[in-house]
Amino acid sequence: MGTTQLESVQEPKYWHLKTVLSEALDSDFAVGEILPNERDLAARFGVARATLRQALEQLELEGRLQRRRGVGTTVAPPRVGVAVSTDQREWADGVGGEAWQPLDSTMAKAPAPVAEMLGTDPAEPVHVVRRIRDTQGQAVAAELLYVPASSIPDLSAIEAPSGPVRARSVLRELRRLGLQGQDRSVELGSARADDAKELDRLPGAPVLVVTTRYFTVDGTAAVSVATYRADTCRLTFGDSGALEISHDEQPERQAS
Amino acid sequence: MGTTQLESVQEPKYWHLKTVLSEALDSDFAVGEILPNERDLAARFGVARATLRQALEQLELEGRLQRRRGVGTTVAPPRVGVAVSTDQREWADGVGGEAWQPLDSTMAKAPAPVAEMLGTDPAEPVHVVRRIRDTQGQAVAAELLYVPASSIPDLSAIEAPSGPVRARSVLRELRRLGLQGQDRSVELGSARADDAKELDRLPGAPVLVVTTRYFTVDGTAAVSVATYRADTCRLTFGDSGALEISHDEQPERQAS
DNA sequence: CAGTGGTCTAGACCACGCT
DNA sequence: GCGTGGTCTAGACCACTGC
Repeated sequence: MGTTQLESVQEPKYWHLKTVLSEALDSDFAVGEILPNERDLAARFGVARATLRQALEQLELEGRLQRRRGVGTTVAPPRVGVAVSTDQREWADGVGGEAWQPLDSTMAKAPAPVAEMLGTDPAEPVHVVRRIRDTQGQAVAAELLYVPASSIPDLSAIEAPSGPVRARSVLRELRRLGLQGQDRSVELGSARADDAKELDRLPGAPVLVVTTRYFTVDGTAAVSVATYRADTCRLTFGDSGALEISHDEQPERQAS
Repeated sequence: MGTTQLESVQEPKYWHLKTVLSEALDSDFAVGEILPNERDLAARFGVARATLRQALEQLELEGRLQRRRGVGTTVAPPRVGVAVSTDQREWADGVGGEAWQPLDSTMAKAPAPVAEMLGTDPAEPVHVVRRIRDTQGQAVAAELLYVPASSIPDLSAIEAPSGPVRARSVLRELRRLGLQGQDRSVELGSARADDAKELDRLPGAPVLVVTTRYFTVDGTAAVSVATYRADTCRLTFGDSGALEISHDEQPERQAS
């Protein structure tokens, strides 16, 4: 024994720091409690502030900490589970405190990848509905919903030139289409400036981008791009419950 | 006129840099092409290397770049869509190149949160199956599957003391239970050292953590914690109806 | 071995929230 | 105005890859 090869791989300081801090958070701090400031913490651990910050950044990414310029660093509550609905009845008016809140609706050109999903000409304007999702008084997601004009044939149904009223009328027309299904993907992104503002984060903050395609029998009726705060959200999918018809034969295939 | 308030909000250098680089990637570089090294790039843009790195980190987070120590920085291909299966037949042997590959199975204590989901005593060992998921020759996910001993009553079915053979036998027994449904959540995390190694990333790399709970009529039969490379993966959920039409996908452009 | 990205330092100044 | 986190600099050394 003696000089067994312990610590053959020396882990980086910030990684070790993160571990130490993480354990301290578990044992010595309560949710919402504020930590000492970065300069003090760095001095206490005998590292440069940049190194300390690297550890804090990781902990914030994992949802353990919350940092705010001009205020300080606090211990974050556990991530909230946010349901990403599987059924298509999600366009109801968000009167309850837990739902989407329509902000505005305009006509604008969709970004190229969205236009492609919609199957529309990228140069042709579509309805763009902006919504915010609140959970427990906190904004957790910002969404842009793209709806081709062709999905809403009845122009007279659009009630206002702008604002929440117009947004609500677009959503109402959408609800009448009779959706056949949806298609969803989740990926990591960084918040655009406008989304960051709505989410009370700095531009570039990590977000989970949920892209949903809504189908009718005629094709794609709308595309939604929702950005969720990655630091505070855990997206939940309710696939459980009644699992189709399990007594009959299941389709033998595996989508790629 | 004259001094109109242009640039009232000066964006950070790294943010502007990121935008410039992003546009350059679109127009002047092909997928797989290697960029100049960080010191040269920093000099070219007249910034410190740390600042340049901040921009590169963001672009890597968004899946635009791929950096490898000792090698260089390359232009990343568009993110691969990885299907997170909705049906429960996902424990089939991964003979195809696109599936899970069982590595090993041991008995160990489950982490506290997992034990809670399983409804077992945290001190009681459970089966822990380790699997890797490959897509197009690249490891995209590493998984730990926790199975309470009570879910596998027939001990004689476990064929080997360790290794892939044992893992496969645990999975086989699991398949015979008749699942009733599942429950899934997705959140952002950072790769543990062991996962990072499997995924060919550095520890702390951003990952999408997919936690799945598998139900039988008796309760929770197993819990899976899968970590997907956030830089290269786009998780897809097939909630849609029938149409799985594969009009070949084009690169997704992300927020900037 | 040379060249790459990864880590670390010790400063400085800035933008923001409070009081 | 003061204290906070956010940005930025100009260095240094380390760990890894490939020749």
